[in-house]
Amino acid sequence: MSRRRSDFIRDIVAKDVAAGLARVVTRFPPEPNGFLHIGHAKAILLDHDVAREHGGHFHLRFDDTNPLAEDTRFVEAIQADITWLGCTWDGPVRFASDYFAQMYELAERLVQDGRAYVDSESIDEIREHRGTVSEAGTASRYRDRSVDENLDLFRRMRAGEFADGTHVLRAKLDMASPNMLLRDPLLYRIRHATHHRTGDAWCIYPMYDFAHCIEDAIEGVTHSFCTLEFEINRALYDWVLESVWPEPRPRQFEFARLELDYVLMSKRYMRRLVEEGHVSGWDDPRMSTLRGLRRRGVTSEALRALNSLVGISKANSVIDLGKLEYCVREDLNLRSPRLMCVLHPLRVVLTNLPEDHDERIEAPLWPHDVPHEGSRALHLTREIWIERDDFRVDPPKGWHRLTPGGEVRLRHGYVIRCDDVVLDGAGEIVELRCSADRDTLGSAPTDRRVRGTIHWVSAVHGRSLELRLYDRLFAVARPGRDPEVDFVDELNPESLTVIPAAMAEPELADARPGDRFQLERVGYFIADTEDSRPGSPVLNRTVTLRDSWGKRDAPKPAARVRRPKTKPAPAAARVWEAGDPDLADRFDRYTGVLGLDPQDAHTLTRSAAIADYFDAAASAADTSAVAKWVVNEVLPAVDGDDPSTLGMAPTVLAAIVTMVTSDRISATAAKEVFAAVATDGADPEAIVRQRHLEQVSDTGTLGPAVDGVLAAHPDEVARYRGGKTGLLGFFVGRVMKETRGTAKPDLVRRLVVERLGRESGQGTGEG
RNA sequence: UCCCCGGUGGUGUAAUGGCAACACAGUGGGUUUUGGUCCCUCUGAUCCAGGUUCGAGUCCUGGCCGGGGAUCCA
Repeated sequence: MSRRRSDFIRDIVAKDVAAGLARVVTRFPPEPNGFLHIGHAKAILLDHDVAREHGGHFHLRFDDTNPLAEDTRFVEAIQADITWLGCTWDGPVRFASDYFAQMYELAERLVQDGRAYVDSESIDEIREHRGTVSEAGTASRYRDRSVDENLDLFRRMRAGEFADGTHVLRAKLDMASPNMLLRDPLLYRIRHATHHRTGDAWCIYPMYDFAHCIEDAIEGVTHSFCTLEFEINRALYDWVLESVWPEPRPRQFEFARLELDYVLMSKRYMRRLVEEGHVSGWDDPRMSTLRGLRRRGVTSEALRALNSLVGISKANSVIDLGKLEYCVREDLNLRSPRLMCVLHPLRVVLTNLPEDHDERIEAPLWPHDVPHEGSRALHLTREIWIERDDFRVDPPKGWHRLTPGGEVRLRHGYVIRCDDVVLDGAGEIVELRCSADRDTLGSAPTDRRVRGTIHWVSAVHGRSLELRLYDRLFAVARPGRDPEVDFVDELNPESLTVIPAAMAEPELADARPGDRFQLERVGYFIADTEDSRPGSPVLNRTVTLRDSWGKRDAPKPAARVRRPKTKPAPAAARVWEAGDPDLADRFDRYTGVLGLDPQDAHTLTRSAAIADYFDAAASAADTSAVAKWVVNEVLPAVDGDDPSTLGMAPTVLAAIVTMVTSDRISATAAKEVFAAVATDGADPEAIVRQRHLEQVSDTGTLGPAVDGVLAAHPDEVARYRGGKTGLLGFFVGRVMKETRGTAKPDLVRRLVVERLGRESGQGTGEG
């Protein structure tokens, strides 16, 4: 298995485990309404592997809360695909529908707590009242129903007294929330539909945001991973659980979904491809479904390798298809025996061999660098097939293959020379008449260099079979992006080329469905599992070989375009304004009387609480220093623009700032003091004394410290002397660490430079 | 227009205030009876502007760009 580097998800889990989390539990929660695709593989592998890495549990749970969309046939298919990926789930296959009763109980509790109500507005009214992204919504006229009325209505909803669409259960949150999901989201809707598992037991079904977090909680899931588009759902996830579930509760984390160029991943698009017959089905080898990929010959190991290659992050990104191909080739190289097959046969007559020549050549199935044993017999006859593309009358520069009068090596056979080219009446080449050099079997001619080696098949023993050459399904890198263009028009017309009668070694005709091969110089193939018949397999091309000859004319993607630096923002023209007149006055005073940087003044007048805090601290210390401290240190540590949440009086901050401005402690040490005061509420003066944070600025003390660091890092010193002056920061950093921030940094820097005898470009104050 | 999340070579991911790293792609070379594999070389990046700091990709402020957000879907 590929070694796995860490990522932000794994860092979080590791931290939780280190903090005492007993067992990691993850889950993969597909809705059974379609087939899994390569994007799902990323999620499955993440969920599964993270659990395994910590000896935890991984659950497979079908999120079947919408009876209209779901179907049992997908339940089977999804399990098979996950198993194929090499993942196993702990415990039974689970279903959200198994928890319907429990969810209903919790919903009633929400009603009883006054946190949910039955809304009887129409769909259109509800939509209307939700507002827009920039305007608040308005309350439903049913929002203030009594608990009793809500409970009664909700129970009758469940009992089946109402028709679809007449009532819904909604959370009572905030119709003005900027997060539209929080504008009284729907929790339950009425659906008189038969569910694939619960049948007609229910006629109300929970919505995703209510159901999903409860499913996780019921199962004891600790980390609930999902893709970025659910980021805004997290607020609701947390709200529901905080309302109905005791701690510990599962937490949701989001990561960027897998996207590949030239690939379309959404169910909607894929469904159309299938339904309109652009592909042969959900398992068409060009589809990005797991079944399609598998039929194409892609291994689950390659998919694993790809996922470990691209990692997990929150930046939405598009992986180039080349990375998938790389992973596929890397894996297939080690598991594919080599055979020969001619796609476009051209007859070659070896004129110096007798009519009945049939020479048996034992040829290895594996190249020298793949650690497998095995061979098969090749039959060299007077007439053979070679690839039409391997002969050129007018070869381009650098051509290694056959030409009139030229020589080439037959793979595992002789060097042959082309003596004659036979044309038909239309001027088409129909045959090559060549002579074999009988001294070149297993050895290279000494008097000349033969560069090329080509594949071939005996015209007597060769067997004809069908090859399907697959290429990317789409012709454009980002299909489906342009709303003006139908993605069907972006399909690659050459995504499938059928070779009905390629000429292959006899061994290939015996291939069984699922067998893999490398057809030398052509690509990796797999015998199709659907259309192969005994004795006449159909071979799917999984991927071509890397081809440094064929791509020589291909457009080079790396043409460097220096991105023009974006124009500097017109900083001076900026107008800082505060809506509140009092804050506007303060802004004027800060920039005017106090002479503060307008940027800082703007930050300080973000709220009255901040400004008050600043005013109080500034009256007891250097004004502009306090301003910087409030902006850069206090605010980031504070909740909701209110410094009182910090628990540090303004006068205390002023005391710390004064220690710095009076050179008593360094800025580095001051940050430590600040942090200590913020967490413990301790007295700054006491901390400085206890921890001996007074600034050290005499050479007598610092000199030995610097020497010690240099002595401890001889390699770095050597590299520094060798010109790696960027290491200056490294040395200074070490000294600062060792003196726990008490050293006077500019003095340390000067001492290091003195000792090492070279001035650093970065260290002299311009860096 | 409002809210949330992102922004490091062509691509993807690292660097947890102190040496901008790894892989893919690209380049040049070596080995080679697959123009495969393998080995070596080189090219190439912190969105912009200010600020904090001895030191910023990393922290702060603002901007720019990208993604997501109004289904009785998940």
